[in-house]
Amino acid sequence: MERQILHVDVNNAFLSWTAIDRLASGETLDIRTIPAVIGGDEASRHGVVLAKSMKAKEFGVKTGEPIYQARKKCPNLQVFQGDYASYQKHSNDLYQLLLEYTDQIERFSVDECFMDMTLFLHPNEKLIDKAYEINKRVKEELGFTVNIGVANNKLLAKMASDFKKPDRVHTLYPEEIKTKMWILPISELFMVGRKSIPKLAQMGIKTIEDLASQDEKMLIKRFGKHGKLMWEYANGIDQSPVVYEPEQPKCIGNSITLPEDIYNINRLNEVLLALSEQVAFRLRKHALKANVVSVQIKTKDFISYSHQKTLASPTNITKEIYETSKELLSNLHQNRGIRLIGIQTSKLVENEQMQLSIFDNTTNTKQEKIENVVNDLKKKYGYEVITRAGEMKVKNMINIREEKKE
DNA sequence: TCTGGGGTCCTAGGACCC
DNA sequence: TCTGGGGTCCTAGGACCC
Repeated sequence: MERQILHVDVNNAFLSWTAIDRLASGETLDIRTIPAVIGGDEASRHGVVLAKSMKAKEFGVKTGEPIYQARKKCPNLQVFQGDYASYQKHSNDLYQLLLEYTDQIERFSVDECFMDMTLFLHPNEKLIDKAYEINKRVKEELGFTVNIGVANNKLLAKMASDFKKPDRVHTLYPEEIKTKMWILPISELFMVGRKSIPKLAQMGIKTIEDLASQDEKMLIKRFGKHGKLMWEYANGIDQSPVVYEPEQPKCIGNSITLPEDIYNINRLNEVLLALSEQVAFRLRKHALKANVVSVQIKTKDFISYSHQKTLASPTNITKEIYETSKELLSNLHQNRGIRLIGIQTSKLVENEQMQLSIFDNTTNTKQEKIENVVNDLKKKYGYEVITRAGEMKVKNMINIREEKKE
């Protein structure tokens, strides 16, 4: 039986949502109607474009590029800060509305959902009519627009939602692949990125049709598993299910671009403490422990390095993550000017409460108990309530963003 | 005032074991 | 005392996504 899949994509999500928030708070200017972007703070070197208005797009402004560069293309560009708590709320509103149609919804990101409608369409209902209905309801009830892709698998639904924007519904059924998808440049294909485009171009592959008509074995030889994936996607092949049960994260990390290059390892260690605190807090919130801690740095010349360590036993304790990351950094640092520093934890395992009570009198467990108390307070009163003295200093120093909620 | 931050998945090479 | 081969785990780096 053919699957009935929708992909719902919020148009210019961050910008649209900020536009709505501003209008709701009494502002009269709708920033969707002017050349505008949502971007980070340039003074602290977070200045990239996170979302753009259609007007800004007309000037060639691209998501991910430095605001500095975008302003050169578009001198009148207006820049607004993002509000991630608000974005999460709008995302939840959308999800609640979509739940009225199916409970098989995969939240692919804050502004994208896949919906499996296969079991939720009555015999006399058509998928595309549902798509138009959802499109209309979101606009009327939530105040922003979405593109919806209609297809028999996730890949084709996603490709379809990426066709002409905004506020559109597109189908991409097998018989339409040739006329709607194969004509596109390979750069438009999901999972063909910055590095693959020139390699494929060198092989004479420019369009998705070029890629689709290659020998699959040859692509596998050249690109490994990724070659197989690209070939299948070019041919519209994708069996992956809509994963609607929320899954535990496989890694948890925090990183920060520092407002200026730092050479002093003691200052870097202070940042590591703040990052450790956040990472450990999030691990505990998910009831997870990490087996591997890794530290990543990016030097002032934009080269990344990382070191990792497998722990003797998994942890979600700030102090352990901090001590491990400090050790990793000391092997990595070598007096380089550091632009970005981050901690990632991986090989996560469920935190079994039983295990705690068995080893009740170990130092770790005492420490865990303390941190659980801190944890509860944070959950109740918000992240900012309880912070270490050292961390406050770091916060002032590096001006960590307010956004701590998920 | 040039270049964010959160992820997932894959690969290659080395250590180690049988 | 001239050197196989398979398997697993670990590590560093990289591609890609939003």
